[in-house]
Amino acid sequence: MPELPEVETIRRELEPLISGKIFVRPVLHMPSTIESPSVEEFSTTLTGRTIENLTRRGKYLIINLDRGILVVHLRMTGNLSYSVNGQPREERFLRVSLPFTDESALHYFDMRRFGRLWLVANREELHTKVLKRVGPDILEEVDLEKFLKLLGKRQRSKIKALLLDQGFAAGMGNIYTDECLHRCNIHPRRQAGSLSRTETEELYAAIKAVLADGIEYGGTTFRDYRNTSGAIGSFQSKLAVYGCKGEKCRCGAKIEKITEAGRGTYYCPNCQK
DNA sequence: AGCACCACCTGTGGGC
DNA sequence: TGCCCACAGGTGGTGC
Repeated sequence: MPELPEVETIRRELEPLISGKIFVRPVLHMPSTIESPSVEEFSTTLTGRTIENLTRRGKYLIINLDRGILVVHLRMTGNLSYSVNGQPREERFLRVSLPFTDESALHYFDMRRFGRLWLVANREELHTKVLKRVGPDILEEVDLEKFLKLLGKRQRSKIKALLLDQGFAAGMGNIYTDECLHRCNIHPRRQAGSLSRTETEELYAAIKAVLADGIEYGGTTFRDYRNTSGAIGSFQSKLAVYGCKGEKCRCGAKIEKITEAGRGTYYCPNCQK
């Protein structure tokens, strides 16, 4: 479900709502949502902690506490909902409830149960236990020079697979990758090493632009994505290729759907070379 | 290194 | 019209 723009939207909405709040003991409706530590240690350690601020790395939401760090990954269908009176908007798919001392609460819902929460002691553990294989944030930590350098190490990868690889750089998902490659007219099956300098610069610019647009529109709701208050994003109305099989591209050609990197991949066979 | 495939889950919509 | 199964904003593991 959520890619970088959706997680960033949630981060921006949530930060002013929950900064300064103090956790009371969590309610784990589905204990396996907690990846680590043990459910008992998670509950005990989180209780009494104060939220300082919220950051993000790729698709990971990082909730920094006065002692320790709470990390959330929503995977496909996870979503976070803040409730002033502490009541969840519904019981269905409710996996974890994180109540605060002021009676408000943060609720984690997840239909497909892929999402996970972690509680780590410090930055060191954040990187060794959670972000072990996660590359630099594509929006915040990769300038053009670094992008060129990273690409240089992965010349043989197909560009779609590479952009989806969170170890290469973190944040791009299936929707924004397709939109990005369409914007810069690059075929999803091109090998990274085949891109000219100009194409690489255009790709970099397209990544930045499509992610910025996604954030500006509050993310994309293709099926399930909801922001913190349960509202949908609006970037889906701006999608040029994703989910548009058979529809006309701006050039007039029909958008096609193929499988690449194991994912449904939409592109324009006329524009993208 | 890179890639294809499966597993993890539940719901649903496209196609027959 | 109804039913069914391929497929879904992700990732980790395996094996070639």
